[in-house]
Amino acid sequence: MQRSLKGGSRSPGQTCALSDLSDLNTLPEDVREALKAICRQKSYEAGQTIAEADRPSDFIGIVRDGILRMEKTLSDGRRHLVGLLVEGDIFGHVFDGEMHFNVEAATSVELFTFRRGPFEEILLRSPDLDRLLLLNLLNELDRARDWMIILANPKVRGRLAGFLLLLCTRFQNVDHVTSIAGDAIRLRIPLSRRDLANLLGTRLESVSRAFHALANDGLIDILQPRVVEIRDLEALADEAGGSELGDPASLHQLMLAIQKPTD
Amino acid sequence: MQRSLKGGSRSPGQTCALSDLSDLNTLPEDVREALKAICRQKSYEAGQTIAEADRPSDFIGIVRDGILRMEKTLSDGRRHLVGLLVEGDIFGHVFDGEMHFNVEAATSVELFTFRRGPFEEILLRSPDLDRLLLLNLLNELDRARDWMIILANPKVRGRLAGFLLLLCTRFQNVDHVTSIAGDAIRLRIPLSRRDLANLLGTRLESVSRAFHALANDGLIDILQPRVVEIRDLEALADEAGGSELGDPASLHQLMLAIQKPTD
DNA sequence: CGGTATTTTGAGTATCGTCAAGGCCAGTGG
DNA sequence: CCACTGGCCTTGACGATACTCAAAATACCG
Repeated sequence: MQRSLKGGSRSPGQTCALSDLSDLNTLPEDVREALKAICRQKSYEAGQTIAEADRPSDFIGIVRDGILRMEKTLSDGRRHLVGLLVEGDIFGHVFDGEMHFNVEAATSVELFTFRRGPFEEILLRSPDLDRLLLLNLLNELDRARDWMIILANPKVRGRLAGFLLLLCTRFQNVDHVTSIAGDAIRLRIPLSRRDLANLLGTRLESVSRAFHALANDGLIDILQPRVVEIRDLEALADEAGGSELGDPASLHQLMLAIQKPTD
Repeated sequence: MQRSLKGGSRSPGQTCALSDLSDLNTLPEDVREALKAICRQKSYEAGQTIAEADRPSDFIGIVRDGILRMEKTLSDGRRHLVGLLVEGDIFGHVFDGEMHFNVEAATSVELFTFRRGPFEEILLRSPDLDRLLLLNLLNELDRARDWMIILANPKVRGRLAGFLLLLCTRFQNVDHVTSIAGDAIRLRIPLSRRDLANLLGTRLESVSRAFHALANDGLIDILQPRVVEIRDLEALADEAGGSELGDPASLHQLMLAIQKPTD
């Protein structure tokens, strides 16, 4: 039994450091102030449930730090990952929308939360905030499609390669997922093998084998089960069936970044 | 070489029957009129390209009839389906967004189109239209996640079953995809085996085999390659790994609808 | 140090990808 | 009218991959 969902520890009296999130700084001063006034900061630990599907969760959340899993619970009890949320991502349906998935902490997490009523009130008066939400949605949609492409790879190795690539590109500068280690990229994988198997549409044993297959071929090094280093980014992109995750450009940029690590 | 993208045949002088789309009828009178004033209706035939990725397509489209494919072109030339568009769906990025996929006609298609500039002008003055777009996005996001779950099924049979189920639930009342045939649901599949293979992350031979495997076990009947009848909806849902596509409720409703077909 | 969860490895079988051939259908041109 | 063509779908055979069940090894936590 998981630790249940009785909310994280709050720091209610404290004003939220909303300015930590660069996206929000594009908003006009008054909107930022209004948001700050109704903001609560919460912390959750890995494994905690933050919001449940189809339940009127009644708050909007913005991730300040850490990684969240979105997962659907299927009628037969199994669960499927449908995406990850990272710093700056917004979740919780605005307006009448329901969420059809649970949100759980994959790592320890810090959130900014807003009660829905007041939030929507601000939203109605601020086209900029509205725009921000729209862009957030578009971004999520793009990411969901990236997942689709990764999942559409016929081989497990390819899907895993795609996943690692996604971690490299979409999650650079995020949390402590990516870091440079000499001439390689070091990745902290925020998911267990079981979760990865669910995400990638396979079994945990196959995930494990795929990891070691990639390692044997010199594409990656496995330092710990959840810590790997990318040794051959190009070969990895090749394995994933092209580099079409986000931009091919961002991959190239990434490779350049490695070549001169400390500047 | 496909037929290229020089637009479909237009009916410019004609006013568009926007009221055919029920979603739009929720909009206030004046907004509907404004939209009608800048609307163009276009027709495309199966196979035509309607909009290209990363090209400022400069128009917003609403599907009036038919089915569109959204597909990403990968750097190595292969193409991957990332979703379908049906009656009422809106596409083309508003504001600064780029589309990262092509849009092509899967069947013959009728569209309403709006040039981006005037459309955004109306959008800025109408929160209702804005809301409509938002809901459309949320809906697409949900659908993308449904695809993810289907794709996450380890076996091809299961993925195909999930796809057929999706057709039954999400696409009822759409075009001529679904119809009732006695005690079964008849499906017109709007995709070739090749497209289906891309979508489901496998090869066309495997898709073919999966179809006939389901037929051998009595779950479906194959009338023509692209026309099948669902014989055992429950077993199909089981094969797909639960019925968690959209609502379990909608499946149940579907089964009831079959049991008394003509009322 | 022991206990639990996670990860890895192994062996056997089912499934799938791959290559190759053949069938079906619609359209074309003799 | 018929042979020819090309696109699409099906079928077969075989090797590669992945799923399954089982057990061992490792990491994690108190």
